[in-house]
Amino acid sequence: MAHTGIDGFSMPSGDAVRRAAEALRMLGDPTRLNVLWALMQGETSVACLAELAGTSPTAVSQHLSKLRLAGLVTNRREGTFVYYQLADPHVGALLRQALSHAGHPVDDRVSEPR
Amino acid sequence: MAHTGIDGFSMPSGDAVRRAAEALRMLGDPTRLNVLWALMQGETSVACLAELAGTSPTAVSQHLSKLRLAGLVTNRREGTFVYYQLADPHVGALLRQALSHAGHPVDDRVSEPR
DNA sequence: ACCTTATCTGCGCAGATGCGCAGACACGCA
DNA sequence: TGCGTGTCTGCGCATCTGCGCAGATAAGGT
Repeated sequence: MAHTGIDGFSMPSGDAVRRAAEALRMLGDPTRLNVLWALMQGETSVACLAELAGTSPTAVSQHLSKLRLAGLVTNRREGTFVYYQLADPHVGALLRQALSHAGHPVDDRVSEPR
Repeated sequence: MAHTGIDGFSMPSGDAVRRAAEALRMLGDPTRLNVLWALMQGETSVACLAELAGTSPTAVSQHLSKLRLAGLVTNRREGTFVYYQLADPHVGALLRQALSHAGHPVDDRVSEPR
């Protein structure tokens, strides 16, 4: 039963899984998803992100804190403003894929192109 | 609300975001990540997935229930066994990207934690 | 019919999560 | 120095989440 790789298939290391899960869980929240998507246009301040995401600056700040801790975003201070940006273009790619997938809801019904 | 950019930038619809977040949250759990990864080798039964993921069949069944509800997997009954498979190859692509990203440690050893 | 195997489902609990609130902190300006 | 603005953080609460447990359900073999 326990097949480990006779066919070349193998489970990833527990640590890689844990890190990937953490990153994905960070993306698994509507507010954070909005924030990250907004960050794809470039560096943005907290208040601006809050407006774009349609929520409070406090909530955004807390989310950004988690995202920074998870290594998904970096920040840069300029005066009283703090500008955030995506730490890794891969994150942007994941966002695009996920939202594209959401845009193509899986048809449970067969629809033939005609 | 949403700013529709002059530069072509625009926030995605709240519904698309919610669906994408739901899908990503489904991927944001180590057990489910293991299960889904195991499913990339093809159709697999619940007990087998449990062994591959290193957890109990009950836990796996509950996770598969959620995944099926989220439309990420489909199931097929054969005798007393129930075989699951990925409902969408896009899911596999996301998994690969996420785990590859986890493989690359973003050597971003943080600004200052205070 | 009975038993075995494989899977599903309701229940309860410990832990995590999101967010509003209020206050603290950082920075620029007069 | 004091004030205003922008951001961060501790606290509390309502809610969600994953999992173990026990019982239910489905299908096949004797």
